[in-house]
Amino acid sequence: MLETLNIGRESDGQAAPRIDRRGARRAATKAEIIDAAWALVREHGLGALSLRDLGERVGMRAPSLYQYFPSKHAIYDAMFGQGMREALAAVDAAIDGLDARTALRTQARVIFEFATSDPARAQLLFQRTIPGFEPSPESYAPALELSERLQTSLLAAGITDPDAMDLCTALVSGLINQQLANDPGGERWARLVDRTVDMFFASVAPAASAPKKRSPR
Amino acid sequence: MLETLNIGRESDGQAAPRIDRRGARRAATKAEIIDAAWALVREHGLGALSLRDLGERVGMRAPSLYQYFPSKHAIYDAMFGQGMREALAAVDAAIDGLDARTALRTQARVIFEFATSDPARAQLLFQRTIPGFEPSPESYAPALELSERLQTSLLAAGITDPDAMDLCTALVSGLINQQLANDPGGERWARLVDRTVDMFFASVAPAASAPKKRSPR
DNA sequence: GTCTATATTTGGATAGAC
DNA sequence: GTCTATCCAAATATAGAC
Repeated sequence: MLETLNIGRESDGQAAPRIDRRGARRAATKAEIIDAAWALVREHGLGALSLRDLGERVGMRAPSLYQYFPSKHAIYDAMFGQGMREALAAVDAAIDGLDARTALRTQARVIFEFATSDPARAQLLFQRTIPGFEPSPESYAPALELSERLQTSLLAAGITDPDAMDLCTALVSGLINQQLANDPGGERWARLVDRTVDMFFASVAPAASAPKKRSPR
Repeated sequence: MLETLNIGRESDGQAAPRIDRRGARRAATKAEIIDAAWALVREHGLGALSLRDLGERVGMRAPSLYQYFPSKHAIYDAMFGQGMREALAAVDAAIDGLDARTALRTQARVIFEFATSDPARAQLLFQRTIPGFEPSPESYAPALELSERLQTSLLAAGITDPDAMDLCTALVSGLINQQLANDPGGERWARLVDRTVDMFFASVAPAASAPKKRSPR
């Protein structure tokens, strides 16, 4: 499972290496380091990650980590990229084959669940809380793809309002925020996701939002 | 202006002192320190506040600050309390005399403007980003009062849905978040505040939300 | 490839002189 | 009430041995 993660991407921007065991081993170690980093930030908070602790967790000293990542920010960046790819994968897996409107609702649910199930991850991916850090273009790419999924679903649902997308992200982001800030691990805002989506549909595409009504045209 | 801030509150929980110039002077210095702290966090970020910088800003050495605040967290706490009191004051000043529905809309606008106009302050007041810090009950009190204002306005508007308040805070919080995270200083989500409030009214109290309609009962 | 040792910086906080 | 001096701790990062 480890070696499936980054095969072929192990180059840090250089030319792709041949298929050598050396590179595979190295990639596996990097993945192990990132996994340990996730465990630590879940345990002690995102900002509390230290190279000492991280090294200890993977059975090496802090300086040895520099063989795998050139800086602490590079570790955050790898975590960011992995997290965003996971979010994208979760959305893609969930909306496959659904009609446009159901796909939108599902995206809201999936992103909400994804974000609230791991506060530290949500903090890294969706807030700007680490002083000098901003994701590299490569790590940010899946975030852009995520936006595209939303835009695509909106269009497929016949929603052409240019503000619909901003409105939609604000709604989901607000539910996530309140849940994390005021009721972490609870259900207080989770219960309101579907209702909020209904509200969104009613506002942005009122014609098709009331299934009981008989005024299709 | 400085000495109007905290007169009578200078006791750190002890019995109230007589009206002495000593206490007034001390309170003024504390206020000056807090003002300088705000300037620093606006400049370098909330987490980048250091006692060295702060001391330099007010013309004293870092250790001297301990004559006024027992710890760095106590400084954050004073900032938190001041910020929340300001938010409450801004809301109270804005909704005075308004009808319930207009008061709700105004609260959303005012809080949005208050939060987005100072990102560092918003981070302190509305996110949990500083590792060990959480506000003292005294500093948190105005935040509770702010919630009461919202609840009062909702009831006055005839909105008895128990989820309305959570929904409302999520909406405003989402708009604020997206504005701060993706378009700081811009208007992209600011433009959507009124529309979002309309959407909220339509969802939570549909009867009175469409002024054109003629079905008051 | 991992280690020890260390450089460097930075920060919060305390002790005691003045 | 402010200062100097210092402590203590922690963190990132580098150099060079093995």
